[in-house]
Amino acid sequence: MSSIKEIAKYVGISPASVSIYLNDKNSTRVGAKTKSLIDEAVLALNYHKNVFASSLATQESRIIGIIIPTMLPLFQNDYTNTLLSGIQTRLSTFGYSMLFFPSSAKSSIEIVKEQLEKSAGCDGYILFSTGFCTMEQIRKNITEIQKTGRPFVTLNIPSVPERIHQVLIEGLETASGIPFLVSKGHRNIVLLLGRHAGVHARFLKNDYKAYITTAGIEYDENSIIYGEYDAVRAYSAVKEVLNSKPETTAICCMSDIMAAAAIKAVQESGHTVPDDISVIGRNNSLHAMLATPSITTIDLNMHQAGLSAANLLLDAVDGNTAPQKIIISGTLIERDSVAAR
Amino acid sequence: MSSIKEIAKYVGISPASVSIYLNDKNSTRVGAKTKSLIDEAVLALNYHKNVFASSLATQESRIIGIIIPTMLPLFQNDYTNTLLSGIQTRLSTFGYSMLFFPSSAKSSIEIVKEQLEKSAGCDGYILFSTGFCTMEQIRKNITEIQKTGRPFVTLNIPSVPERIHQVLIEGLETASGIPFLVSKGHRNIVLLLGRHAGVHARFLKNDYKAYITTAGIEYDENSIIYGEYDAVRAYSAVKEVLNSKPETTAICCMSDIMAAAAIKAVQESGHTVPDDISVIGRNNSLHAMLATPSITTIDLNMHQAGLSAANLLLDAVDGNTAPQKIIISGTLIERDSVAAR
DNA sequence: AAATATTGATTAAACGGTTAACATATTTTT
DNA sequence: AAAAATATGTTAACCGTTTAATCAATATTT
Repeated sequence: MSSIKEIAKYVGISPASVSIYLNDKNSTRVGAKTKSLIDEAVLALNYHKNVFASSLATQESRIIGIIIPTMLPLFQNDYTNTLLSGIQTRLSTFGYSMLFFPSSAKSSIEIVKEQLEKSAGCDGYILFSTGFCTMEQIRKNITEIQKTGRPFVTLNIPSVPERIHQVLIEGLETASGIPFLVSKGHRNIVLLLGRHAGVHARFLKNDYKAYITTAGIEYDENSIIYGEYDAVRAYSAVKEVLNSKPETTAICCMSDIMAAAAIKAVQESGHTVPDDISVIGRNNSLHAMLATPSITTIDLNMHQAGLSAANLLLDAVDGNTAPQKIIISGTLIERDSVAAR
Repeated sequence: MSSIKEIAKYVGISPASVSIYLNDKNSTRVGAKTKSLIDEAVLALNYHKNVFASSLATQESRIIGIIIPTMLPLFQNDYTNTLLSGIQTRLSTFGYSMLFFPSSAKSSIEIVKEQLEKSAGCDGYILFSTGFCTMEQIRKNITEIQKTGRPFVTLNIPSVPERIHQVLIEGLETASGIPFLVSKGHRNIVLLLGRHAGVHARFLKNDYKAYITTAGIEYDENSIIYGEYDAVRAYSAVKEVLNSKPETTAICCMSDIMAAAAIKAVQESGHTVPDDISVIGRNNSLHAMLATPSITTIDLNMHQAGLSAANLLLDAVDGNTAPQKIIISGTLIERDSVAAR
């Protein structure tokens, strides 16, 4: 791999001139003849700029670090992928690269620390939440990332106290399928959550309770079941609850995948969706569209959230320091998996 | 952000000692007392190593560049995500980061060029194929990447002539659902392809033709339809073919998403799957498992392919230069969407 | 013809971290 | 007690690129 020095030697000029030309092809500080000689040399010597050296010199890398404090494999989760897709779309149009870090750690804070260890030099960060963390862990993560002194945006981390750039997906803390099902006349509604622990789970449980009780329905702890955002586990959880609570008329699922699994479970228990049991999903993923019957779901607008996060960060990188909080709200997509009672 | 120099000044020693200790906590070249002083300073000054400076000095970045020559948004495609997940899993356990580059270009070669422009300094690359490219474009891409002089692995790029590291997903060039359907007694089989153009499409069409004719079935060009790997388009393509070729008894789909869409189309045309029409998918994604009926599909083992690609590259980065070709083969997953005739 | 601009280059010092080579003090060995 | 080994540091060059500060030659203005 050739360097600027070699180009300079090849052409017979100083490295400075090469750098100047390469960074601004219209520069008046390099003569026309020299310019074409440099072009020639670049081709002849296969020159590619070393971004790291360049970043070091300019103190700007045009690289954004993506911090996802999870030990699960990446790119396997519908939510995360949609978010990432939005982020990438926006970053890409502004010429920014995305860097994903490795981590061998087992706890959320450790992961963030490890990832930041390898990251100083990025122009900014996007910090993902993961359903696993406790509020305290999240707060520690944020302090950790603040220490870098670089701009960052938290994505989908509820009730961050500090005044920082953040994008919130309103629907994530909200079991908004519940009031919809209530409005359709349902009174025996099972809530199919993802994780047991973590901030999101707590929010959702509270939310469910509030909705249920204001509707004058008795709250039953056993109406909350868990599917770990996994099709197989959701399937068996639903099968179980169908036995233990046969009065159930609706299932409110925290992901479309779990909703699709729920439908399978309902059907294979000899009932039909939506006539016997209604099912509502979340995320408006392809799964919701393709299921039979197609699934009524809540579009969290995660792609938009990703775009907004990238926008916010890019602003912050440009020096706009006033902390902003962007709230993305969900929209109900009515399809065929919910019937009125 | 503090530097090694500041740490050194804080402790009252030379930057070299700090660097030596930070890179090897057990180094005998730094005294125990000094070690703890450095630790203290690191915390006090919020030191984070600048990877770029470090990469520059060591000529090793522990960053792998991921080159995906597509203008579509990333992280939206089942295949690509599974592959990426495999790659990330392996790279992460060996402490490597993944870098995704932006691109504004419109052609595959331009994209690769642009991305490499921003990438020199990576320890290696993984070059994805995308169904869009022609063989010539692919070859140009490879020359382009070879010019960097860094190790690289091509992923899922069929018949690469050069002797380079490569991982091939056998099933991708093969319409292996066809012989299976034939063996089940089907003779009027529609092939639902993704893209019209590109290498893969050509391979698949040939493959289909070969299977069909050796089975003694007359080849009909109209039996090949296109769904662009998109649920909506696949749905309408299937609806159409059900009209134009009512004798159809089976549909061989090149993705599970298209298979799920096909099932919808079949059902909404008043037929049942698999009794009237059999459907086979590809990729063994969640869609195949969750559809009703669940979809018989071909698992391409893409995750394994990702792992292998990462392995290969890591070997190459370590100086193992003998080019290897790894072939990942598919496995049939029988479920409920195919019936015998 | 002197003063002023313009053009096309160069020099040298960063950026932050690494590392081979060298230096000094302290222990251990003989 | 001298020689050898060990422990603990330091110096200084280098990685590849950028950029403020200069400089020299040529062109333009007055």
